[in-house]
Amino acid sequence: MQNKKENFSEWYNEILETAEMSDKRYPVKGMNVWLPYGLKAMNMIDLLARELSEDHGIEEVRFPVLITRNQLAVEFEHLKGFEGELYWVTKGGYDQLDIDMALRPTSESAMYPMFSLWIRNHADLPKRIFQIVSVYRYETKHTRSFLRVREIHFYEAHTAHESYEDAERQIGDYMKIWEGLNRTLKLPHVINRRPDWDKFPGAVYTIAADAIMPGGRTLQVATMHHYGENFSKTYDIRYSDESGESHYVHQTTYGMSERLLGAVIGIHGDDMGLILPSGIAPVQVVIVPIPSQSADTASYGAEIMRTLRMEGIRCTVDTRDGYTPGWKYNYWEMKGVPVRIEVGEKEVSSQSVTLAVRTIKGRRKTSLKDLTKSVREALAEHDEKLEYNSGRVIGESVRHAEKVEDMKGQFSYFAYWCGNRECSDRIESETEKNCLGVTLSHPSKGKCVVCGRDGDRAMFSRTY
RNA sequence: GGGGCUGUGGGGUAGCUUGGCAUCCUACGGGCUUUGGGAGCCUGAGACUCCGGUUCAAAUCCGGACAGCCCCA
Repeated sequence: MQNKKENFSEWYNEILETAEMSDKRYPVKGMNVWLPYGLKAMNMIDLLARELSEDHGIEEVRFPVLITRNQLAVEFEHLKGFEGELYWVTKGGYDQLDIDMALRPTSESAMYPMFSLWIRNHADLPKRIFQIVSVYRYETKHTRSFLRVREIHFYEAHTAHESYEDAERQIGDYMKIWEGLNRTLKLPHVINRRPDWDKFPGAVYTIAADAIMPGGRTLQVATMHHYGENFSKTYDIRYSDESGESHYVHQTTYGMSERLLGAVIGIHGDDMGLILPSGIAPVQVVIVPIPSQSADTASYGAEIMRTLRMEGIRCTVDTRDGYTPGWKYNYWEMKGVPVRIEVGEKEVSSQSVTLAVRTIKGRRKTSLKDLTKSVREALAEHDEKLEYNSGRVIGESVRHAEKVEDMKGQFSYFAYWCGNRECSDRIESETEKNCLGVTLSHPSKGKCVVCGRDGDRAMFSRTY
């Protein structure tokens, strides 16, 4: 396996292949095949997103992939932001279509004409929906599995509210959803408010979660947008209030993608392979029976699997012939399984198991009667270790810069910034770091590192 | 957006300069023997990205397409 520190890019590509997450040999640029193991992990993330969304009153829907040219409202600034990235469907069979249709690059223009039909009065608000679908963007930059793709596995929530303030409270709910999700994913990250010139096309403002990747770069893994009335005016989404007066709704969106999985892989993995948080691991516990003449270790292992499955633990027993136990240890370590249980004749005769945690050196023995408790503890320790590592990343990879010259290393940087573009442009050109905006998760005030005027703590980094 | 590099069995590669039988490792199928940290022996199958050009002859030289990687903005 490639060395993660020395060559992250090659390590990342190799791990996707060896852990059987994704097959990048599909002959269309930027579109890879989801393999069973990778898809299972992604499905676990989606499941969390679904549960958290429903908990916050956002309901799942599914819109068609095609959008007519009319729906696109091409003169609108939002569309200008995507114009160059659209895939177009222009023929049906042998016939030229009367109206060209685009593959959705995101679903505002698909959903909002329907919002306009659905929303009539204040009792219809707030309207909160989400969907998990593929969206298509003809990305011109170099593509990279899970991190920059042309077919994006996309979670998008869309809401409509009576007032700007109601919509702003929705952004607060999104933040709770993000925090809930990250309690499982354990991604080191910073929340930033994007500069005006870098916000989502059509948004009043954009807030993003930027994950800290190895090498000090950042990866945008979640975005929340306040649209104000910008879209409702374009798509004529109005409601009548209690006095019968008509108003445009205020809208928000929240987006995430398989970048979450890319971040989990890139951040938690090591030179032995993948490391998955227990909450999204397709297999949380693997049992490796060690063949023996004197004991039926396979049956013993199968019995343990049944016990753990009864407890709701995702568990499998590896009874494959022709592979040595050592080979299986390596195989499942590569796949990032949090806990391994070894059972040989010694364990059978003493009614115990030997247990190893992916993120902790060494092994431990536990008696069969404490099995469930010990496994739960081991999973918790595994997650705690990831949490601990995550906290360390913020400390080690994000530096505080007193002046522009301090920002030229292989890190991400916090620096005070007055909010003016001339100042961030100068930082960008001198340090090759992008301005991610004022940080909301680590707020602080100070003098701009460029001009000395009053400013806020902002984040600068190279981005994926 | 600009520049560079690469494409050989499933994966990793040698061969390309100087055109002439395509190398090795790994994975895979069958058999025997093994199994407490990537076992061993025997055996089998499997490749020059695609299209066009040059040539008696192209993995090799030339052009294009597609795909992948790296650097810069």
